[in-house]
Amino acid sequence: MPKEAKPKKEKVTKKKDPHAPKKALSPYMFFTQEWREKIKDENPGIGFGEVAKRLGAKWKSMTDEEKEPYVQKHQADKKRADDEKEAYEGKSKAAAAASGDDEDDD
DNA sequence: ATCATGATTGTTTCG
DNA sequence: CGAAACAATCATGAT
Repeated sequence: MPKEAKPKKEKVTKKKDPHAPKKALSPYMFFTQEWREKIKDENPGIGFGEVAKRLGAKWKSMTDEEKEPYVQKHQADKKRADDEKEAYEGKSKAAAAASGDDEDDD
């Protein structure tokens, strides 16, 4: 078994949906945004890999309570993503119900 | 309904 | 400008 090829990247949005309803950010994303400054502040002179590791290590070191604020944001973002999806699938439905409307098209 | 996978998200530094 | 480690998430598809 072959090891599944390791996707260097995320694959260029290889999806079958027309408007991928991207989802919400991960708490880690919010966590990094706040910590990235601190990491560099406590680890001045380190490179990319180091900072990433410190963040990950710290993140795991935190408990849900610490992540709480970050998770909260994630939930907020989730709502945002929810809207995307709503528009994404909802739009298709609307188009069908609208019977004859054109949205736009390129 | 539940499992599994895929797709997505943001950060860092450096040439 | 993009690349990879770092972690999470969660929505959809498949069964």
